Amino acid sequence: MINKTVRPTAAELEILQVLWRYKSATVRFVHDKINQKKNVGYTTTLKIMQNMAAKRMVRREQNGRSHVYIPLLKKEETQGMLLDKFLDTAFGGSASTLVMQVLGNHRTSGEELDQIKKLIQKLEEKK
Amino acid sequence: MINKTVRPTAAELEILQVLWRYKSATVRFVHDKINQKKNVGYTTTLKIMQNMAAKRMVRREQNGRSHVYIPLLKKEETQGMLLDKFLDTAFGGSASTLVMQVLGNHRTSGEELDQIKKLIQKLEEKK
DNA sequence: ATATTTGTACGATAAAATTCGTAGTTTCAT
DNA sequence: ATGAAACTACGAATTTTATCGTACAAATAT
Repeated sequence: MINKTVRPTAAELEILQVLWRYKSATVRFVHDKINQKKNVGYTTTLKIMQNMAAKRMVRREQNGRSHVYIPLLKKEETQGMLLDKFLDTAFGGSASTLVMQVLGNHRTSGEELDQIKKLIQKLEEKK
Repeated sequence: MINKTVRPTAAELEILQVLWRYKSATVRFVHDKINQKKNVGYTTTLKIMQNMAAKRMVRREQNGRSHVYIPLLKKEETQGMLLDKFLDTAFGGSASTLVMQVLGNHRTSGEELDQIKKLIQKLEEKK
């Protein structure tokens, strides 16, 4: 139950997304992934990952001459925390407004809609 | 089609929430509302609102010796924009994951669930 | 008329995030 | 064994946000 108030920034989240997907990765690997989308210097990525290690968001392990980084923050926990904050600041806390917006604005596949419907059913059964 | 990339910060959003709710307001009014939740100096609120005027997020009108501020950003547009960004950085773009999280974590009333179900039906009819 | 209250303007400061240059180290190919 | 390539470390500059003190102007109360 440590680190309840760790708030990764946008740049840190970009890195975490890569680490979450691949379980662990070197700076080089993360940097290459990120540079497929935007242009940034290698040392920038390096520095941010070093900062993240200092903040205990990730763990660092020596691997030959380079380092392998492993995420310490759990994906779902982190997303949930950020969502809480975002819901509050951007939507004044109204969860349903947020849901309506996101369903309205983004193409959601039939399967995804089915999943959501099932979840709603479960929620309704609880009442 | 101006201002596609205006990104209100957390503090700015707090102010916008008040302006959106009350259509327009003075610094004093906004500041009092905000101070019901957290403690911050009057000049801080003032300064941020002045900055927002400079960035064209709000318009300012003289009213006697004080100023009335009117939001220029539309609530839904702004929320949609922030949501897009947030979805991307925090959820790697997966809208359904976000929806599942928010429905799972937050108490959502029966009425709200009904609303959401209706929206899903409409979306499904379109396919 | 004078003091108090209620405003705005403006600049300074602090903290955090981002970015990258430079230096130095290790590895590897020739 | 020497030079190039691939790393990390570190410090510095920049930018953005947030916060507030001080100064000053206008209105109001005594």
